Amino acid sequence: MEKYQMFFPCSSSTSSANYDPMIPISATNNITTDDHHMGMGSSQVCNYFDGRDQSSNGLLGLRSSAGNHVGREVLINKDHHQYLQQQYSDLTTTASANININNVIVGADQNPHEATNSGNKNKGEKKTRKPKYAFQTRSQVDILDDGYRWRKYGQKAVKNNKFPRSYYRCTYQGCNVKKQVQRLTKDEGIVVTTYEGMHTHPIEKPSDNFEHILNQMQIYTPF
DNA sequence: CGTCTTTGACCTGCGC
DNA sequence: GCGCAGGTCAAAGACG
Repeated sequence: MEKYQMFFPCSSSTSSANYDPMIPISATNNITTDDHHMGMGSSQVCNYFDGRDQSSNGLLGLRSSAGNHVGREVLINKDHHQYLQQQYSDLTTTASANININNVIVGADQNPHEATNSGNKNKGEKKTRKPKYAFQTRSQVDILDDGYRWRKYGQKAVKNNKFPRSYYRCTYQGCNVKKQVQRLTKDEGIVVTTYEGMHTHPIEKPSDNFEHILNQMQIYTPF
Protein backbone atom coordinates (compact mmCIF):
# COMPACT_ATOMS: atom_id res chain seq x y z
CA MET A 1 0.00 0.00 0.00
CA GLU A 2 1.42 3.33 0.86
CA LYS A 3 3.44 5.32 3.26
CA TYR A 4 2.00 7.44 5.97
CA GLN A 5 3.16 10.82 6.97
CA MET A 6 2.95 12.40 10.33
CA PHE A 7 0.96 15.54 10.73
CA PHE A 8 3.67 17.12 12.75
CA PRO A 9 7.38 17.59 12.46
CA CYS A 10 9.31 15.21 14.59
CA SER A 11 12.52 17.18 14.86
CA SER A 12 14.39 20.02 13.34
CA SER A 13 16.13 17.58 11.04
CA THR A 14 12.83 16.58 9.50
CA SER A 15 11.57 19.97 8.60
CA SER A 16 9.47 20.51 5.55
CA ALA A 17 12.57 21.50 3.65
CA ASN A 18 14.57 18.46 4.55
CA TYR A 19 12.58 15.43 5.51
CA ASP A 20 12.96 11.77 5.03
CA PRO A 21 9.74 10.31 3.73
CA MET A 22 10.77 6.82 4.61
CA ILE A 23 11.26 7.10 8.33
CA PRO A 24 8.88 4.56 9.79
CA ILE A 25 6.81 5.40 12.79
CA SER A 26 8.20 2.30 14.35
CA ALA A 27 11.15 4.38 15.35
CA THR A 28 8.97 5.86 18.01
CA ASN A 29 8.66 4.42 21.43
CA ASN A 30 5.26 3.05 20.67
CA ILE A 31 5.55 0.75 17.73
CA THR A 32 8.29 -1.78 17.49
CA THR A 33 9.95 -2.95 14.36
CA ASP A 34 7.97 -6.15 14.33
CA ASP A 35 4.85 -4.12 14.12
CA HIS A 36 5.67 -2.30 10.96
CA HIS A 37 2.67 -3.90 9.46
CA MET A 38 0.36 -3.10 12.29
CA GLY A 39 -2.76 -1.65 10.84
CA MET A 40 -1.42 -1.18 7.40
CA GLY A 41 -0.23 -4.50 6.17
CA SER A 42 2.53 -3.86 3.73
CA SER A 43 2.33 -0.18 4.38
CA GLN A 44 4.24 1.61 7.02
CA VAL A 45 3.39 4.52 9.13
CA CYS A 46 5.98 7.13 8.45
CA ASN A 47 6.68 9.99 10.70
CA TYR A 48 7.76 12.86 8.62
CA PHE A 49 6.22 16.17 7.97
CA ASP A 50 5.17 17.06 4.51
CA GLY A 51 4.96 20.77 4.13
CA ARG A 52 4.29 20.64 0.45
CA ASP A 53 0.95 19.53 -0.82
CA GLN A 54 -1.40 22.14 0.52
CA SER A 55 -4.08 21.03 -1.87
CA SER A 56 -4.48 17.72 -0.24
CA ASN A 57 -7.76 17.97 1.58
CA GLY A 58 -6.83 15.77 4.44
CA LEU A 59 -4.45 17.84 6.43
CA LEU A 60 -5.98 21.25 6.28
CA GLY A 61 -5.18 23.09 9.46
CA LEU A 62 -3.06 20.35 10.83
CA ARG A 63 -0.36 20.80 8.31
CA SER A 64 -0.11 24.45 9.09
CA SER A 65 0.63 23.56 12.66
CA ALA A 66 4.29 23.03 11.93
CA GLY A 67 5.31 25.90 14.11
CA ASN A 68 3.23 24.87 17.04
CA HIS A 69 5.19 22.03 18.42
CA VAL A 70 7.13 22.65 21.57
CA GLY A 71 9.67 20.08 22.56
CA ARG A 72 8.10 16.66 22.49
CA GLU A 73 4.57 17.86 22.59
CA VAL A 74 2.56 19.28 19.78
CA LEU A 75 0.02 21.84 20.76
CA ILE A 76 -3.33 21.68 19.12
CA ASN A 77 -5.16 24.90 18.48
CA LYS A 78 -8.87 25.41 18.04
CA ASP A 79 -8.81 24.63 14.33
CA HIS A 80 -7.03 21.42 15.01
CA HIS A 81 -9.61 20.50 17.55
CA GLN A 82 -12.33 21.04 15.02
CA TYR A 83 -10.54 19.08 12.44
CA LEU A 84 -9.76 16.26 14.76
CA GLN A 85 -13.30 16.20 15.94
CA GLN A 86 -14.47 15.91 12.39
CA GLN A 87 -12.01 13.41 11.11
CA TYR A 88 -10.31 11.59 13.89
CA SER A 89 -12.88 11.38 16.55
CA ASP A 90 -11.93 7.84 17.32
CA LEU A 91 -10.22 9.30 20.28
CA THR A 92 -13.50 9.73 22.00
CA THR A 93 -15.31 6.87 23.54
CA THR A 94 -17.77 5.83 26.11
CA ALA A 95 -16.85 6.26 29.71
CA SER A 96 -16.21 2.57 30.11
CA ALA A 97 -13.75 2.30 27.30
CA ASN A 98 -10.75 3.15 29.45
CA ILE A 99 -8.66 4.84 26.82
CA ASN A 100 -5.35 6.44 27.42
CA ILE A 101 -5.29 9.19 24.88
CA ASN A 102 -2.16 10.76 26.23
CA ASN A 103 -0.14 8.75 23.83
CA VAL A 104 -1.37 9.32 20.34
CA ILE A 105 0.49 9.01 17.11
CA VAL A 106 -1.05 10.56 14.07
CA GLY A 107 0.10 9.74 10.58
CA ALA A 108 -1.15 10.25 7.08
CA ASP A 109 -0.80 8.71 3.70
CA GLN A 110 2.21 9.84 1.80
CA ASN A 111 0.57 9.42 -1.56
CA PRO A 112 -2.85 10.97 -1.56
CA HIS A 113 -2.70 10.98 -5.30
CA GLU A 114 -3.98 8.85 -8.05
CA ALA A 115 -3.91 5.12 -7.83
CA THR A 116 -5.98 2.22 -8.92
CA ASN A 117 -8.47 1.04 -6.40
CA SER A 118 -7.96 -2.45 -5.13
CA GLY A 119 -11.05 -4.51 -5.51
CA ASN A 120 -12.66 -2.00 -7.80
CA LYS A 121 -15.04 -3.72 -10.14
CA ASN A 122 -14.75 -0.98 -12.73
CA LYS A 123 -11.72 -2.36 -14.37
CA GLY A 124 -9.39 0.08 -16.01
CA GLU A 125 -11.00 3.01 -14.32
CA LYS A 126 -8.51 5.02 -12.34
CA LYS A 127 -9.76 6.26 -9.08
CA THR A 128 -8.33 9.02 -6.98
CA ARG A 129 -7.11 7.59 -3.73
CA LYS A 130 -8.09 9.50 -0.69
CA PRO A 131 -5.41 10.37 1.81
CA LYS A 132 -5.17 8.10 4.78
CA TYR A 133 -4.44 9.02 8.33
CA ALA A 134 -3.39 6.67 11.04
CA PHE A 135 -3.91 6.94 14.76
CA GLN A 136 -2.83 4.79 17.53
CA THR A 137 -4.66 4.92 20.79
CA ARG A 138 -4.28 2.93 23.93
CA SER A 139 -7.60 1.29 24.52
CA GLN A 140 -9.06 -1.87 25.89
CA VAL A 141 -11.76 -1.89 23.27
CA ASP A 142 -11.29 -2.16 19.53
CA ILE A 143 -14.38 -0.28 18.53
CA LEU A 144 -14.37 3.26 19.79
CA ASP A 145 -17.51 5.33 19.74
CA ASP A 146 -16.50 8.25 17.56
CA GLY A 147 -19.96 9.57 16.93
CA TYR A 148 -20.26 8.23 13.41
CA ARG A 149 -22.05 5.09 12.39
CA TRP A 150 -19.88 2.45 10.79
CA ARG A 151 -20.66 -0.76 9.05
CA LYS A 152 -18.13 -3.52 9.06
CA TYR A 153 -17.53 -4.88 5.61
CA GLY A 154 -14.53 -7.06 6.06
CA GLN A 155 -11.96 -8.59 8.31
CA LYS A 156 -8.61 -9.97 7.33
CA ALA A 157 -5.81 -11.77 9.04
CA VAL A 158 -2.64 -9.74 8.74
CA LYS A 159 0.81 -11.13 8.29
CA ASN A 160 3.01 -10.96 11.36
CA ASN A 161 0.12 -9.92 13.51
CA LYS A 162 -2.03 -12.21 15.56
CA PHE A 163 -4.89 -9.75 15.54
CA PRO A 164 -7.11 -9.42 12.49
CA ARG A 165 -7.69 -6.11 10.77
CA SER A 166 -11.25 -4.91 10.54
CA TYR A 167 -12.60 -2.77 7.74
CA TYR A 168 -15.41 -0.30 8.33
CA ARG A 169 -17.35 2.06 6.10
CA CYS A 170 -19.40 5.06 7.18
CA THR A 171 -23.08 4.24 6.80
CA TYR A 172 -24.16 7.79 6.06
CA GLN A 173 -25.59 7.99 2.57
CA GLY A 174 -23.09 9.44 0.16
CA CYS A 175 -20.29 9.43 2.69
CA ASN A 176 -17.53 7.16 1.55
CA VAL A 177 -15.22 7.35 4.53
CA LYS A 178 -13.53 4.13 5.50
CA LYS A 179 -11.50 3.13 8.45
CA GLN A 180 -9.37 0.18 9.40
CA VAL A 181 -8.88 -0.95 12.94
CA GLN A 182 -6.17 -3.22 14.20
CA ARG A 183 -4.52 -4.02 17.47
CA LEU A 184 -0.76 -4.28 17.68
CA THR A 185 0.85 -7.62 18.35
CA LYS A 186 3.67 -6.20 20.41
CA ASP A 187 1.47 -4.07 22.55
CA GLU A 188 -2.03 -5.43 22.78
CA GLY A 189 -3.18 -2.29 24.47
CA ILE A 190 -2.66 -0.19 21.38
CA VAL A 191 -5.31 0.07 18.72
CA VAL A 192 -4.33 1.51 15.36
CA THR A 193 -7.10 3.21 13.44
CA THR A 194 -6.58 4.30 9.86
CA TYR A 195 -9.05 6.71 8.28
CA GLU A 196 -9.52 7.19 4.56
CA GLY A 197 -11.49 10.12 3.25
CA MET A 198 -13.44 12.89 4.90
CA HIS A 199 -16.94 12.83 6.29
CA THR A 200 -19.42 14.91 4.31
CA HIS A 201 -21.85 15.20 7.16
CA PRO A 202 -21.95 16.14 10.84
CA ILE A 203 -21.37 13.65 13.60
CA GLU A 204 -24.46 11.55 14.01
CA LYS A 205 -24.04 10.80 17.67
CA PRO A 206 -22.30 13.77 19.24
CA SER A 207 -20.23 12.79 22.21
CA ASP A 208 -20.38 15.04 25.23
CA ASN A 209 -16.91 14.39 26.46
CA PHE A 210 -15.08 14.79 23.20
CA GLU A 211 -14.03 18.34 23.79
CA HIS A 212 -12.74 17.41 27.17
CA ILE A 213 -10.72 14.57 25.72
CA LEU A 214 -9.22 16.77 23.05
CA ASN A 215 -8.31 19.33 25.64
CA GLN A 216 -6.27 16.71 27.38
CA MET A 217 -4.80 15.31 24.24
CA GLN A 218 -1.10 15.52 23.52
CA ILE A 219 0.47 14.38 20.35
CA TYR A 220 3.98 13.19 20.85
CA THR A 221 6.85 13.44 18.50
CA PRO A 222 9.43 10.69 18.60
CA PHE A 223 12.42 12.80 19.49
C1' DC B 1 -38.03 -7.44 9.64
C1' DG B 2 -34.29 -4.39 9.36
C1' DT B 3 -29.61 -3.86 10.55
C1' DC B 4 -25.22 -5.46 11.36
C1' DT B 5 -21.51 -8.99 11.51
C1' DT B 6 -19.16 -12.91 9.75
C1' DT B 7 -16.54 -15.15 6.40
C1' DG B 8 -15.10 -17.32 2.16
C1' DA B 9 -14.33 -15.96 -2.47
C1' DC B 10 -12.63 -12.85 -5.57
C1' DC B 11 -9.85 -9.00 -7.43
C1' DT B 12 -5.72 -6.23 -7.66
C1' DG B 13 -1.02 -4.79 -6.91
C1' DC B 14 3.55 -5.96 -6.07
C1' DG B 15 7.83 -8.48 -5.57
C1' DC B 16 10.52 -12.19 -7.18
C1' DG C 1 4.09 -15.63 -14.88
C1' DC C 2 3.40 -16.91 -10.24
C1' DG C 3 2.51 -16.50 -5.50
C1' DC C 4 1.50 -13.67 -1.71
C1' DA C 5 -0.84 -10.14 0.79
C1' DG C 6 -4.16 -6.51 1.14
C1' DG C 7 -8.72 -4.88 0.15
C1' DT C 8 -13.58 -5.61 -1.16
C1' DC C 9 -17.82 -8.05 -2.17
C1' DA C 10 -21.82 -10.42 -1.05
C1' DA C 11 -24.40 -14.28 0.79
C1' DA C 12 -25.66 -16.16 5.03
C1' DG C 13 -26.44 -15.88 9.73
C1' DA C 14 -27.14 -13.43 14.21
C1' DC C 15 -29.44 -10.20 16.82
C1' DG C 16 -32.64 -6.81 18.70
